[in-house]
Amino acid sequence: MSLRLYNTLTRQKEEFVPIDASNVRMYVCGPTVYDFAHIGNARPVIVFDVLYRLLRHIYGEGHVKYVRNITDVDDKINERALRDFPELPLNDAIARVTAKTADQFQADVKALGCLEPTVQPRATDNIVGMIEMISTLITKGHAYVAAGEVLFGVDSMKDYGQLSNRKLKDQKAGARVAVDAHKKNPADFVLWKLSSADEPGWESPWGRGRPGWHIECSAMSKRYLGEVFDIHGGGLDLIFPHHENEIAQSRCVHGTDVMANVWMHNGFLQVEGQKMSKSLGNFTTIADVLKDWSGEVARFNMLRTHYRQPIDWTVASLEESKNILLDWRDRIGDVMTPRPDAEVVAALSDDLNTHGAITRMHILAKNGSVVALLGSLELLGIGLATLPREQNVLVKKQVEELIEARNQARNAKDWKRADEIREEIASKYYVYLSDLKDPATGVIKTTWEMRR
RNA sequence: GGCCUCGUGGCGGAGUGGUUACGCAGAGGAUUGCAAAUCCUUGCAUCCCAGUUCGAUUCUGGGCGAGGCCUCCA
Repeated sequence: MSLRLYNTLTRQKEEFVPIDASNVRMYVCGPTVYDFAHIGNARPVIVFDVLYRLLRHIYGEGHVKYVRNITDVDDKINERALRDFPELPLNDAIARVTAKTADQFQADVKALGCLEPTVQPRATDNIVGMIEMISTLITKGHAYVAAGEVLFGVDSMKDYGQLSNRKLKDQKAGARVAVDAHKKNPADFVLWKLSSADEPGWESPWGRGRPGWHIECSAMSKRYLGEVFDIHGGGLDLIFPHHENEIAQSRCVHGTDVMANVWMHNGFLQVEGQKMSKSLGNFTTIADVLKDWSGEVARFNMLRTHYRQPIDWTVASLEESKNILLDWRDRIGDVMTPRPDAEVVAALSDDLNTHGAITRMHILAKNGSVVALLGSLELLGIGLATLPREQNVLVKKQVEELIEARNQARNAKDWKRADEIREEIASKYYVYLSDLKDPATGVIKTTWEMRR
């Protein structure tokens, strides 16, 4: 069976052929840790986690290397540090911001059912590698020093723009590129910039400074995955300029034709039909979502839409996702040896068609193929463990006492009293009841479940 | 201005050159003290115009429309 992936570089689905099937290598751009991750940030994390799981399924668990970086040097981090911890020295304040944000991120994505990547390098641990790369770029004539910055000269690369299919002269037509007198070409971008005494900085041949955004990923992917690797992923918005510039840096340093063979980009997310923004007040963090919904529901909800499509994140769809999972859980019961369904694997192998996989899983559920259904859920990284099931002992005892009281009232045909108790249970414990008649004996049994 | 996606039922959302999945919601029924849940049945769609074809929702071209990127951004 073959794996086919849509490659942004060629704008088409292609058969995936790893460079080394015993060491499949993937790099995904991770968070810049200046603020809590929002639900849009969760999308690539979940999508590429599914791909990671699929690759492990196909090539073997020990034969896939997944690197997701943490960007912990950035001017936005500095701003946030000054705002939140004005009393601390800047470096300490920065450490606070990045530690707090990175910890929250790890907790968030774990709750969303994501496996830990093989390596999660931090930019600040890789400054030396970046400086080496920048030196090489200068030596090879791809970069120059001007006005306290080291800049990559895009004119030094004949096919700059291959990923975004962008011609440099087209962009000038938009007249939106800031004109900086010190740049040879307005599209030239920063590799290194000098820091003032109160900004974070590292010693370098060009003075004490800090790296530009793009060079981090070039340095970290080289260190852990080599000069050319299999898959590079991230959000759609990273195609330009971030990935374009990563490609320029890495290829020019290494003298290679490509940086990664396959470039994959997930689509954006909207909230209730609107673009997510702080001004609209619909800026939803992962932690906000996890307050109201289990990680499984959130993850499943994300995977119901194909990763390249825009997704509309709504309460209605979360509700639907929850209902589907609860239904499946009830059908599954206890299965000891789950195995993924072959058609589900086939759907995922077609450019990560998670929606097709879920469609197939509906059929499995209907047919009672619980072994395949549970196995498929596991392949998608969706456990059913934290969905509401048994409640704590005290609540359980109280609810069951009330149910007993209600059933006594019902036996006495005191419907008013019975309905009052049902109301009480619903409002107090947030529980709904089902009266089910046993078809064999005709005895009515009352079951209950938490509502969420 | 340039680049890139996408237009399928009330909603979400697949696939296919030849009766248009699936889910939710809706309708009807079974069941129920009434509900809920469950089960069964069921109605509803391929943006427009050309072209290719015996036949297009699917392929090609044009149009109209929506969204994204071109500046930090998943």
